[in-house]
Parts: sequence; C-alpha cells; structure tokens
Amino acid sequence: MALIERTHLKIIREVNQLGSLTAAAKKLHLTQSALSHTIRKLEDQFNIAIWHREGRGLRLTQAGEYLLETANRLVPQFTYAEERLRQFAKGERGELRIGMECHPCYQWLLKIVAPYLDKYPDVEVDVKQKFQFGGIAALFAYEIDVLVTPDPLYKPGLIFEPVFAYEQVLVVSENHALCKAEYAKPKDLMNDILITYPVPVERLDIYTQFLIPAGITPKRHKTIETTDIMLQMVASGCAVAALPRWLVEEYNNSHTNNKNPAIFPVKLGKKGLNKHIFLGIREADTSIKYLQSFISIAKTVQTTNQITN
Amino acid sequence: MALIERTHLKIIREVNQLGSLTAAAKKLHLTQSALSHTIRKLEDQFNIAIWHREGRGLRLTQAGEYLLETANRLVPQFTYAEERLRQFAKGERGELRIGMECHPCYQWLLKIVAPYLDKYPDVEVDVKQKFQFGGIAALFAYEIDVLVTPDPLYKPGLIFEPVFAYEQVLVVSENHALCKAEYAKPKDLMNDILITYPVPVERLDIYTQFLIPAGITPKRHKTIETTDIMLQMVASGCAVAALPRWLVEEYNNSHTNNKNPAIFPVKLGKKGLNKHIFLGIREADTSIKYLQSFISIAKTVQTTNQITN
DNA sequence: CTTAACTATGAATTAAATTCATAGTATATA
DNA sequence: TATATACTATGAATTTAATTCATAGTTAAG
Repeated sequence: MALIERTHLKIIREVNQLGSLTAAAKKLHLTQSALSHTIRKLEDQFNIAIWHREGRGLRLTQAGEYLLETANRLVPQFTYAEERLRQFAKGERGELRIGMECHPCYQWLLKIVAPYLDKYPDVEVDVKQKFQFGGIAALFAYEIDVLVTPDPLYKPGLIFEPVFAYEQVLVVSENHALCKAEYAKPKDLMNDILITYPVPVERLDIYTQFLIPAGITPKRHKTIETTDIMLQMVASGCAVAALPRWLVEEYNNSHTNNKNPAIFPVKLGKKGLNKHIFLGIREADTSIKYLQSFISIAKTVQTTNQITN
Repeated sequence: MALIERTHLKIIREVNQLGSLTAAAKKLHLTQSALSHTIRKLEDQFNIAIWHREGRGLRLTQAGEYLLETANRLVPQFTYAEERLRQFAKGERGELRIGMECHPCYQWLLKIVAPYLDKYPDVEVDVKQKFQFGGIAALFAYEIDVLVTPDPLYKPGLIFEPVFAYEQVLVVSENHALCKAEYAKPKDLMNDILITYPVPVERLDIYTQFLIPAGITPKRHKTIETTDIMLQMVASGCAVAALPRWLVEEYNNSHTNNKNPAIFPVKLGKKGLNKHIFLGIREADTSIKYLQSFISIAKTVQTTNQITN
C-alpha cells in the first residue's frame, strides 16, 4: 500500500506556487506526465481528489488544502535536515561531550572552549565530571567524546594525545616553613593538613608517587571540590595542597594586587613531580573534523599558556 | 541526487525501537537486506554514518541521533495526515462554509448546526453573510460551500434543493389598524414606516411582489440589520415589517409571558406571499457526504419546526 | 475557429527498490 | 575453544515502481 511521500508534498507545494503541473514539472526536473501520474496514484490510493480539475486549471480541494498546509510544514524540515547532515559530514556540527578526570584543568579548558566555539559555532559543547565507571569506560560507552586525563590507558579503540606538560607542586602559604625551600620531602608534610579533590587516593599523585613510597601520611586529609576555595585555604595558612604549578602562578598574578596573601609552589622531591595532560578519544572518531580541531586548539592554548606564565 | 525520504526515517525509528535491522525489517515487511541497502545509500549520498557498526550491533552516530529526532517528529505527522485523508474520503471531515442570502434564516440555521455538529464533529462550520458579487458567485468562486437563499438560480454546475416553505407576512403591532385584518392591501401601507434588512430593493419580495406591482410606496423605508430589534420596533408600534410567519409566532411564544406587546402577522394580499428557502451547492460537491448530510438534516429540522409552530 | 496552454492516460522504457544468496563478524554456549 | 547463533554487508538477479513518450482531450484567448 502506497503512502504519502515527500514527493507528493513537494509537488503540491510547487504546483501551488507556480500555478500549473507543467511549470512545477519543469522546476522539479520531471515531466508533467510524471507529476500527474504520481498525484493520481495518491488520489486513487486514498480515494480523494487533491485538485478540482477545471478545464486547463487546477484548484485545490479541501483535502488538497490540508495537504498543502502539511507540505508547507514538513518539506522545509526535510531540506533543513539535509543541510544538517551536510554539516555533520563536513565535521562542522556535532556534540562534543568533554569528560574531565583532572580537576584543576577546568580553568584551562575554559580558555580552549572560547576560541574553539568561534571556529565551530555549531558544535554543542558539554562538560561532564562524574563517571560511574571512570573516564575510560565513559569514552567506550559513548557517554563522552573526549576525555581530559593525566592517566592515559592505551587500549585498542582509544587514542591518547598529550596536550600539555606541567609540574605538580606542593602549595604552601607564606608562613609555612617550606615556603622558600628548594624542594619538599615527604616527612615535611607530617604535621600538615593536606587538601585534595574528592577522588580516590590511588588517583592522587602526591600519595602514589610521593607520600606512599615513603610510608608517610599527613596530619590530616581533607577534600574540597573547588580549586578557588582550596587555594584560599592554602593562602590562609590552614593547609597545604598539591596542584599544577601554573595554577599557583595564575593565582598569584590575579590576587597579589588585592593584598591577598601569596601562595608558594614547592617542588615535590628533588626532581619534582612531572606530569602530562592527555586528551583521549575513540579511534572511530579520528575522522571527525571538529574533534581533531579541538585537540589541535588544545595543544595551541597550552603552549601560549606556558610562555605567558 | 537522492534525498532523505520517509522510508529512511521509518527505518531509523524502527531500528531504534527494536534494536536491530533484522527485527525492523520484519516489522516493516521487508528484508534485512532492503533496509541495509536503503540506509547505506543515504549514508553514501551524504557521506555520513548513521550507525557505528559494532560487530553485530548498531549504535547511532551523532548524525544518526539527529535523524532519529527528526524521524520522531516527522513520521507521526505523515501517519496523522493519512488519517485525515481517510476522514476526507469518508466525508467526515471538511470545511462547510455556509453563505446566507436570507437574513431571518439565521435563527433557523442555528437549530440545524447543533444536531449537525453532533454527527460531524470534524467538520468546520463557518457562516458568511456578505458577498461582493452575490451568493451564486460566491458558490462558483469557492468562497462558500452551501448557499441559503430564497432565490435559486438554476445554472449548470449548481444544484438547489428546497428545504422549507414559509409564508412572508406583514408584521404589525396590536395598535395597528391591520392587526385583526384578514389580509393587507398595498395601499394599507401608504402611511406606515416599513423596516427591512439592508439589501437591494429588488431582493425584497414585499416590494417586488406586493408594493411595486400596485405602484405604492410606504411613508418611509428604514433598514435594520438585526431581526430582534426589527421585531421590537414593530411591537412598539413605530413601524411594520415583512418577515416569515414562523418568526412572528416564535417571537410571540417567547415574549408574551413577559408582558411585551404582541405582534400580529397579516397576509400580504388575498393569497398571501408564499416562499421557499433553498440550499444551493456546487454539482461537483454532491458526493461529499458531510454536505449531503447537512442538506438532509436541514430538511428534517424545518419539518419539525412547521409542526411545533 | 484556430492557436496556445494546459491536464490525463495507456504503453514503453528506465530507474530504483527489493530480494536472494552468501560472506563476514561478534557474542553466547557447550 | 570450537560451534552455534544472531546479527550486518554486499553483489547480482529480480521485481516493482517511477518516469517518459506519444497522444488525446479540454478550455481560454486572440
């Protein structure tokens, strides 16, 4: 059984606009006969007339008027959908769900997103920070499209790209004993309150690569969600934290003129704790232009950052 | 160049709902191969993927998600449109634009429309009273679908059906000299103010069939739009009017208990002035069920009226 | 009353959709 | 770790549908 198709709607619209089957046929690159047959089939199918045939003219019936309304509503939605598909094809449109497994990177991300959206205004950017089974699983499950993480996990189907290097440092107030020290040793933290983000200890480098190897635990361990509050608590001298060096520098640049107490970065161990941030994507998505572009912009922004800070 | 068609949308919807091409194919009474080819063609056309192929499973891409949304929006509109066409075919739906060339018939019309809409709730009824080139022209020009008129004009393409007979009478107050007369003669009106609807004199029977043949004109001629006010003016004794007998009877039934002055019908001439009301439709529309039904209901209602009044 | 500008329609043709047959691949099962 | 199972993809054959061609029929205009 034949149904209403896009062509029927297109024909009805064109005939209404141009006034005749012949003219509509020319516009649609078909013959008058084709349109006549096509519409006739629909009319027979539903046992209705679409036009009153009055000599050499056509006048819409009520059913025809109704179909014209429908056509005027639906046909543009088809052409719009096609335009969208072309945008998808060109990689100009899509959803970019960014997963963050690196708390302090949020500030950095904001700097990328602004120029990125200038270039790809039709990409819908969304940032997610919580994952039930971790960021990698979220990538595999298509919950997110890019993962920002310091812990790449090279699995088949995933690709990781380093986007910037940074040094994880201990952050202390001007009153802290370590504030002018060349570097910190694990036991220096025995009497400090250590603030971290609320993530499992095994994902905190200051534990896995600094305190735990030395068998040391700090006096207390507190967790805080927001970087700003964390830094303020450190500045006030209540506690210490482990954060990227650039965050400390940025904080000082924006706060010292306000007479806020400065904070000091201290190397973690003699060699420091050097880290990378990676962007992870699914291998299947490597061809998506707006995704590739996000990665390359991410690389640019970090470089600029390194230089200015 | 191939475009997005209804089938594509249907397939995407079904696959999303049933989880596989195979299941969707069964539901759509097609083979899995057909769906695969059809979608593949669209993908090639726009150079996009609609699904990620993961082993034996399909997962929508972003473009696919978008198309699914579109499908969920558009497909129901197609099926709805088809339902409407079936209603048009059955004559259960349509527009019924009623043209009135008979002012006092408005009350009568209201009595028809109520039971009619009970039976045809999907018919859109509209009443028009003004026509630039007359009611017949309005019928031909598809401005209206039925014409209610006392003056049928038998032209090819039009069909008129009498729906009720009535007597046009002179209406006077209880103080008028004619109020108990057997019938009125033209010269009886020489000192009266005559009220009519604001239509050309050649469409007023009291002129064309009563006064003009006798070469008489009334003292004055006033026009009023509304029947109610016309009747009240007659009742107050200021003027006389020519109206259908049943209108006078109806007025008296509803007003005498309120102590309002009664009005009296007087035959126009010895034999009275007998008229018919006709419904006119286009010959092309005779097959429209809801239109035929309107005419038959119209005939029923007038009969009932005749008896009760 | 002839021409021009339409639509309708049957038959022929062309194009497109669909199926058939089969290969390929991941998942579940024994 | 085979093996069955439940999918999808795809080329070629087939069927079905769309389109054209050729032509008749109708009306409005010159």
